[in-house]
Amino acid sequence: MPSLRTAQVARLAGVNVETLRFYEREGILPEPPRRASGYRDYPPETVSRIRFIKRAQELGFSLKEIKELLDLTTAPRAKSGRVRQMAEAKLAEIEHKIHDLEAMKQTLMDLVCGCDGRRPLAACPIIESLSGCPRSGETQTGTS
Amino acid sequence: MPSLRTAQVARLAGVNVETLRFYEREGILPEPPRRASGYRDYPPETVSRIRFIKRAQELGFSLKEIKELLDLTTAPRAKSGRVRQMAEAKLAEIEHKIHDLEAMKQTLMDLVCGCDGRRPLAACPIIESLSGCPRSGETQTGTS
DNA sequence: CTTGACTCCGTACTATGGTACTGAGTTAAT
DNA sequence: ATTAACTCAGTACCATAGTACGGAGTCAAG
Repeated sequence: MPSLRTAQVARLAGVNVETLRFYEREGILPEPPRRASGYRDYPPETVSRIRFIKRAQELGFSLKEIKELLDLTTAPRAKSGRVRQMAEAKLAEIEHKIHDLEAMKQTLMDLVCGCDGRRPLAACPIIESLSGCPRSGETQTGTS
Repeated sequence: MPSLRTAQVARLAGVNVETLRFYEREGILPEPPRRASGYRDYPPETVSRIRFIKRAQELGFSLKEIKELLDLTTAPRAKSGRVRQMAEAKLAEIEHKIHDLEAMKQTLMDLVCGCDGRRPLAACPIIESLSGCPRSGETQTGTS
């Protein structure tokens, strides 16, 4: 039964040793059993759990969300409904981000097109656009 | 000469009073003159400077980048070349983000399509995909 | 003159995802 | 037995963009 020590798990999973302790503190990795000396004795599945975390991060899930996903997988009689729900919510979030970025991109493209990079700054359309008066009253954020 | 006090500037610019002090500490707002009492006496242009900051943030510039933009506008004999360069770099960055998000979106869409939300978790393709070995049947849409 | 609103400064705290450091104890090999 | 490498816990720190708080001083109106 090849239980692993911290550095082994870290190396196999491709993360820093400190990251393991961080995940444990955050409750995303369960506390492993200890030897008499206090050293952690990780079960080998820990490595795949960390890889799960890393793959989910690549899909844009936060550690908090990944924790929920992982907690679901150990819940008795769990159905995949919640998982699908989270994936759909994340999908909507990603689409929203893409939308925002597209808007930024379009604005920046327009600005770059109008700027030849040769004029003095006073005539730079980018600076001008950033400096100009806002389209219409976007002044208030609530008076507390 | 209508010099403004902190709360007035904050209200006109739509930001928190603390934010003004934060910007000043960060060097993105110049230190205003003070009254004998120590109170800040903001010139009215401060308001448009903050609105510049807010608009640039909406375009995805960080405070550090905005500081550079603002420093450029006060540099003597400045040409708009650097501004254009920064806008182009930001554009490339935004395009890269969009690309990454599109990949995430595609992967998540594939996963969601395969999950009916009715099965037990053990049969959920989303969990399965996250748990599986990286190289086998993974829904791989381009870059990571 | 008193009251309430405003302002000052320094510091601590929020969230996110880790990284780095210290000083002590443990393990494994020679 | 010595020594190098590893591990422990706790804490501080990185960047980002602010927000909150406490105690003291100031300003304007009544």
